[in-house]
Amino acid sequence: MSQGGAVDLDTSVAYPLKQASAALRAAMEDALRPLGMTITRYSCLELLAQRPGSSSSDLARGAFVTRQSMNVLLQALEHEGLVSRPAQAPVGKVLPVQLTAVGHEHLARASAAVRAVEVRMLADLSPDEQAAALHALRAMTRALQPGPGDASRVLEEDRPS
Amino acid sequence: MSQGGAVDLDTSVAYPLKQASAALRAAMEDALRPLGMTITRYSCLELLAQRPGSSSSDLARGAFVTRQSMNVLLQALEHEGLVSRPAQAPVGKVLPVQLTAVGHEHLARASAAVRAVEVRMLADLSPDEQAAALHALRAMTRALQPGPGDASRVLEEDRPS
DNA sequence: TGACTCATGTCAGCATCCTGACATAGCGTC
DNA sequence: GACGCTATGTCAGGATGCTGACATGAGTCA
Repeated sequence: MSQGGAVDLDTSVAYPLKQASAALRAAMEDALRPLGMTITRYSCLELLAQRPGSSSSDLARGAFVTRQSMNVLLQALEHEGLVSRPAQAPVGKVLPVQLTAVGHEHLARASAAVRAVEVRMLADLSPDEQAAALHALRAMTRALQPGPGDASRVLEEDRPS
Repeated sequence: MSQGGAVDLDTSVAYPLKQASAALRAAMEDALRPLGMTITRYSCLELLAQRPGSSSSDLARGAFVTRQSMNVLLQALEHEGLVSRPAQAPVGKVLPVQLTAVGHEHLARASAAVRAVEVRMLADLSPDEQAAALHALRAMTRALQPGPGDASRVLEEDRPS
């Protein structure tokens, strides 16, 4: 709030954050393209490997897309045999998604490519600097979560996961 | 179990980076919506205030969109009287874009809203931690650039010093 | 001078993702 | 058991951004 005209990009953190994110996105796209994979597809597979049996909505939240978009993606992945879903929901309407063997293979290749990108990204940072970056990113994400500032929607204080 | 070489989301920096970027994007959209403005529009105006007379392609690079998308946006902004472009290029094909008085007013309001978001984002970080985050983000962005010669820098921290 | 390369602005078509809306199933309360 | 609330899956429509391609003008070099 030094002046009313412009954000000082020298001291701003938001712009470098977007810069880094854009650079990471571009590098990941370049790394995944030869494998015939996109970032959203990879993210979905990676999340599925970490949490097998996730629902479409769970995967959507983890991949930062809407559940509609994730559902379209899952249909494609299912058609290609990378994931599998039961024809009927075992309980409620939730369709648990599973990674197939083929899906695991594709994920392994993609994951290696993505790891290489991350290694390159962190090449010039010491372990301490990486830890500091991790800490700062988590703090920023936490501070931006809607909740402890507006009473518009709450109901998340007493939610023991 | 079936996760031998998967990227660990807990120790990864890429995922928190995307998380923070997504949270920032959502917070900025929420802050700009009441002003009838989007992130891309704000970015364009902000860049224009920093570098008056930029070309459409320059603005596109700074806002992380293609020059086609930026041109569509500039046509809308010009139609609404926020920016102005000469009918003919003074030199070559480059049409230098200028911020109008109305554009400056809109930018001032949007900039204040965005600054509030950034303040909230950095609320839990000490100045040292903020500086460390800035350093890490710049190093990551630099390391991910395709060419190590950094030939094309777009509105970066290129202060003379 | 002439050819080559690069960047810019622009047009057309396509891909991706989102917003809005609806029906349904679990959960808790009364 | 009935009601309200939340979350999920799904369908339709629209907004936004991108890829591909073209012509033009500037700069470079033989």
